Amino acid sequence: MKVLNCPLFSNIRAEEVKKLYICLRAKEVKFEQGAEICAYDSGKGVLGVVTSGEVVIKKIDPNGNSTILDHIQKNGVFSDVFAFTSTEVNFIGAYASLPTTVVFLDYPSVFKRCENACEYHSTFVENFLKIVIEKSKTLSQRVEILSNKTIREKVLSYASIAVKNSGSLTFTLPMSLTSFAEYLCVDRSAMMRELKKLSSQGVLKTNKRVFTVLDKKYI
Amino acid sequence: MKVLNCPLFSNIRAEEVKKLYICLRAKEVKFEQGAEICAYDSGKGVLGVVTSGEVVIKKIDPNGNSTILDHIQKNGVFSDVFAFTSTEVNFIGAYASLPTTVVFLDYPSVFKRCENACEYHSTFVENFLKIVIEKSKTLSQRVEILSNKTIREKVLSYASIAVKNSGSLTFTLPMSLTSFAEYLCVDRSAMMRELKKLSSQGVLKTNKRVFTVLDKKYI
DNA sequence: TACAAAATGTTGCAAAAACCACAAAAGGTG
DNA sequence: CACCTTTTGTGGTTTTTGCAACATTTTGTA
Repeated sequence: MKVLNCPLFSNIRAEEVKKLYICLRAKEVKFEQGAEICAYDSGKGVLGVVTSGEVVIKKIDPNGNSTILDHIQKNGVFSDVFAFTSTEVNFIGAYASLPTTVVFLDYPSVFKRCENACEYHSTFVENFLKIVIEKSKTLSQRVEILSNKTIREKVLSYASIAVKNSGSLTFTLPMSLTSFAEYLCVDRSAMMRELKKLSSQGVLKTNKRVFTVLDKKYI
Repeated sequence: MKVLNCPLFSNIRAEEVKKLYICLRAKEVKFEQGAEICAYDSGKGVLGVVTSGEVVIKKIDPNGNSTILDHIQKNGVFSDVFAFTSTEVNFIGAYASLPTTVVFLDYPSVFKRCENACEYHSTFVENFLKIVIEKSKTLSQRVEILSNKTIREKVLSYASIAVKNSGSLTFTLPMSLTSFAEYLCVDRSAMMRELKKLSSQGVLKTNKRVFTVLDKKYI
């Protein structure tokens, strides 16, 4: 099993990571593209690290429509412990969107202290905390955006955050417009219509994925 | 300053909590009802523990409309580190909804290790991790609910989770219908109309805050 | 380069939701 | 109890949205 070079193990030397692997009962599993990695409903809690490939978290409703809730890149961490749970209606699961390797860690062991690796274990918990804080910020940002009632407000709310982060009135979407509509939880064509309207009103010009806010007062 | 009896300090004895207070530069501040406690936009990060009273996290838009994003009860923790940030458009801040006492902790110190209290510091970080995980789950649950496009689906999605948690097809809203509409980010009157429709269709009966799902197959 | 697949762009139409205005009921308080 | 405030309940009207269907462009890849 390859020693991980991911934020979860930052500031821990390779030898100590190996000890932690034992402590956390690490198991490496390979998945084909499209394969289901796990359901998000286990009582125990899944904790996975993507060591190659890519993982998407998908919600599947009773009609078979699927929505992508999250993308996890290489060295990213996914877990039903801190995000999303299947319900009676909607199934949520992790899928390999590419040929993917995942290292599974035993979640309960995170909070147990074994005798041999305690020092690094503390660092591990700190790293984990930082990651969950980051996930939490991302989620709360999305709640803020989704809390707007109209597509227009959702787009402008997103733009407001993007402008703040980029420091410029122009920014590029980190995803396709199709995915963007999915992120905003709105119909793509309705969003396109609204983008055109915003453009004609001189509020926000868009060219494919490049967005330019024309006046800060609008956002 | 009263020794805290809150999840952030669980499994830590009173004497050690006092040491941690020093380590984390704890400062106790009292607020009158309605007072602004802090803005959610500081670069450093606010970390507050409610030791008496109640705190609400409010978003205030340019028109002056305010939305309550979160309620923090006694012994609860609030922080802009893991949830919500003000943007150019919307101001977000913490307010005392009752006469309230808050103990502020220095966020950067959470990740620093001082020589005298390290043992308890680890426990503190673990406790903090558990709290952030809990907050994260709450947020992701809300994203799941808000990701539905119609009011009907939002209500049923909420009901699905509530039924799962309560273990019964009947549950009582922990808030007013007015607040519930705000939580779902929909117009209250439109929601009332939809609740009536759900009732007439024999899907979900509601009487004030008491909801009864008539058949599990609907949720 | 040629082909297939994905993404972008556009429109009509029906459905849904927001907005508005108001009435009745419930709850809290002096 | 009387008063005020909040919550609940209702319906009309306008706006917004989702849906479906399609053309065009871009992208990836064999």
